[in-house]
Amino acid sequence: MSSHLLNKGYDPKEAERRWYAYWEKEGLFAAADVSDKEPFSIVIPPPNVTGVLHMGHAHNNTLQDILCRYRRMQGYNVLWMPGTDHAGIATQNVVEKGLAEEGKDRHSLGREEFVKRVWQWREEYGGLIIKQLKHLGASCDWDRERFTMDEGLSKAVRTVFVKLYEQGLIYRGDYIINWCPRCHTALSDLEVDHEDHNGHLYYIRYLFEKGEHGIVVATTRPETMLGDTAVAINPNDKRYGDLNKKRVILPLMNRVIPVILDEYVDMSFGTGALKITPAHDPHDFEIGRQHNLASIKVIGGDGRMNEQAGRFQGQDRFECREAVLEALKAEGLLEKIEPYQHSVGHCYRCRTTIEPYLSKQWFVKVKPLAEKAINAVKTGAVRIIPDTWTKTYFEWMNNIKDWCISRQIWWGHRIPAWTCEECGEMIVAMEPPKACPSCKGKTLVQETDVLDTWFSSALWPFSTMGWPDETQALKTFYPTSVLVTGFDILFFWVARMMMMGLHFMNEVPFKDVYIHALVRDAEGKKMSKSKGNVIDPLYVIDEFGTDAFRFTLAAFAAQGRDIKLSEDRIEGYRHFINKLWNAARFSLMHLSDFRPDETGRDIKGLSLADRWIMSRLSSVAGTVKTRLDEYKFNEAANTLYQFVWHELCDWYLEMIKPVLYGNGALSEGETKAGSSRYETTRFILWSALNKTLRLLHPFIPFVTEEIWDKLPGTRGSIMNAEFPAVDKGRYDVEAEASMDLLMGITGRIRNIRGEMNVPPSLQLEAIVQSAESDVRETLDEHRDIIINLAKLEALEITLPGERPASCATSIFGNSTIFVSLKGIVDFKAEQVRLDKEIAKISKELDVVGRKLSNEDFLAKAPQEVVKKVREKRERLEEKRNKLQENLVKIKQLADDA
RNA sequence: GGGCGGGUAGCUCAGUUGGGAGAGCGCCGGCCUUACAAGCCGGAGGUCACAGGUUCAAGCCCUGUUCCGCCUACCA
Repeated sequence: MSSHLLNKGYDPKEAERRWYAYWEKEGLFAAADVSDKEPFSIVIPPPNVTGVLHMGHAHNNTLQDILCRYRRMQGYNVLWMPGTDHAGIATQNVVEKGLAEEGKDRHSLGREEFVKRVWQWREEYGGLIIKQLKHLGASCDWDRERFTMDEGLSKAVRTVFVKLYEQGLIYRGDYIINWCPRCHTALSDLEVDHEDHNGHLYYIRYLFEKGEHGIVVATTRPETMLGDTAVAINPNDKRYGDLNKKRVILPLMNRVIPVILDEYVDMSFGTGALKITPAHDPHDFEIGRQHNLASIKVIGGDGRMNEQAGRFQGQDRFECREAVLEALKAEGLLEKIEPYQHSVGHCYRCRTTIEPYLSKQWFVKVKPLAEKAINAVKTGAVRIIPDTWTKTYFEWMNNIKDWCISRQIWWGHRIPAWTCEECGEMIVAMEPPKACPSCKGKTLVQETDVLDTWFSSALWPFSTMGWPDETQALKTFYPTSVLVTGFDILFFWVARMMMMGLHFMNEVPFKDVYIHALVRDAEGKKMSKSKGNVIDPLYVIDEFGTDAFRFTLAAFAAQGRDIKLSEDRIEGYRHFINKLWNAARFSLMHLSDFRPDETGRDIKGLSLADRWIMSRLSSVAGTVKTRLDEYKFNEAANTLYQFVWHELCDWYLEMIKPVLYGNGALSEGETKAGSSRYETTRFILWSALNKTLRLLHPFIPFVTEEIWDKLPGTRGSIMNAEFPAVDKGRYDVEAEASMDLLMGITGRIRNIRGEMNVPPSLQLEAIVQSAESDVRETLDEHRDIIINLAKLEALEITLPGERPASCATSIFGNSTIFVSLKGIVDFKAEQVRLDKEIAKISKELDVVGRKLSNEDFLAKAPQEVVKKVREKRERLEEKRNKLQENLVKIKQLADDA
């Protein structure tokens, strides 16, 4: 077997390994900092360094890879910047878990040693997801791979922090933040997942300091009462009379606390009296501030009651809730308990219930930054696609709150702030200060907190390109062309990159944001380990091949609709890869000794099939380009699927078989080899396959490269080949119209065969009658095609005339088709078939008739439309009449028989 | 509470400015036709969630209803 021939089956595994290694070795993914070519750049949404490839990554990166390969083939200087994210809490959790197995914890190791361990872990396992992305075919410029904890990126982080601090956009202070008692750190508002919880509303009586009764408050969290410093009433609430200056005794603690008046209190909720715990509730904190109340923390950072909780000290907060309720009951102060549904915050990393917690943290003042980011979208400097997300974006940005950026963990960018032990001065600087600028003191203690991981990823589009240095990469590739990401990190990441990019680069970080949907399981449920419904991309790749997988993801990537994935669906697209492979295998059988450069110079006399496939290809190339430019990956993929399977394979390859096999279609006395017809056909076949491969490459890189490699006349990787542009010169309206006719007539004959159960081995005679001379001419000229594809013995083309005997009938356009069923005709079956057909037409005629008898329609609809409908009625009527005639004849024949 | 998306064939979904309801899979029937049975040929199957409205004309535009999903929110 020649090296040009393909094996019977395609072996994805072997080919994928081989070609990926080749691409890497040849440096085909490399971007040029300096180039004449137009730049196209994407920064990868950096996966967590702890991550393993899941469906979300696979989908996200497939789309990016399609864009990158597409642009590369269009001649752009493409940079796809890869890297990973240090994922502070997640990574720390992973390493801590490892330590726990050794019976150690990070505190026994100490900070420095612990961080060292994390780096070790990263060296060992951190590259995993990068390897997995390579299995996916990702064409990232791996030489530029970045990590958010790299020296360069760390410098960018420090620079940004210092500048924002100096600009007054970073501040430090005591506020209520979201605290995860398990991770032992503050979290931003975004990092809290709210879930509805079936809890209770507890009514507790606080007795007056003097006198009876007291006030009943309602709360969902009785344990926080231990830290209450007031009870608040709405000043307009007449029920409570004059409470001014009254005080109540806090039960269990026997602390006397004031009753205060505040309009915040909702009179209609509960009893209209609100207990105030400034240290454990954000609103209470606000009210406490306005009324100068003390804040008493009763829950510690570990989620246990502290020394302020009196006899409850040491209890877990939920344990304490029960204990408090018991104690209240014992004192007769628990008035009632009502079931109550409310939402409870959970840590997005470990699901632990969040504790609103008063502590000293660092914040970014985001309002001023957000304004610019809002504007960028308003002015169109950044396009969000699909547009429906724009509204969500504005909604969030307009209501944005300050961003808590400090985390009480060890793995991350340590905040570059130092406190002078001697005078208390705070120093924020790029490098550790030698001495206190205020008192010259030498004892400077660095802030122990690290920054939110998203703080560093917010800088990703420019930090990865070398900022704060003015690098050539930044000059060439910033702003990036497009960001491809899921909506789940629109706020976490996209919005913050916009703010930081605009603030520090004075330019948007990307021109387009393409927001893709989520990959779900076959039932539409979110894939999650706990549900056990995850499909592992690596398993899929192993089972079906990367190309089948990628094509599936692309084909289902309709904008704004989640992808429901199942193995069945991927298997379906594996069939497509197989189809392409076999079409190529067939083609190469006939092209092994073909020299396109020699033949290409003087091809002439294209056949109808040739003209048609080239016309279709040009049209397909146009559609694919348009759809990709609009990020309509599914439409691009489906266009190609349809073309390859149903045009290239079903019709074109079938039509040229006689030429390739030398079974006729040649002039009298001509032999196959060397005939111009044969060579021209081979050239067009070669050309069609060549173009098709290039159109498909961005979607299915491996199999296209493998076939490309075997295709004569190709040099080098298909990655460097040109993406086919629309070739207007190839548009051939006439050829397409002729083919529509031929395909239609063939279809009608096949339909008769199928309906009448005529086996393919039985060749039939057919007659087509048409009153139109150009139709007859076309059919006459290309009768071979119909004979071949409808498996006929002979085809006669005539003017309308006598109806031949013993025939089944069908209509296409103005043509009547008679298929001779001499000896096998089943009159009954034919009657049924015709009845069915006529019924269908009658139904359509009803609709059309109603329209045309409507005077308003005739008067008000555009003339064009009216004309169209009239023509349609004529066509349908003609068709029905003809079929009816035939039905009558068939009935006669049936009666005679 | 607010916002968004969706309801089209048995399943998963397309349907661009309103003007002839589509695909893939599945199903039924016929074929081992020399690229492919992971295939070829043919076929059946839909009151476009429901109710109104605008229009000569609505899957598409408007209003309401309903069901599903998601995001978001401080009523203790």
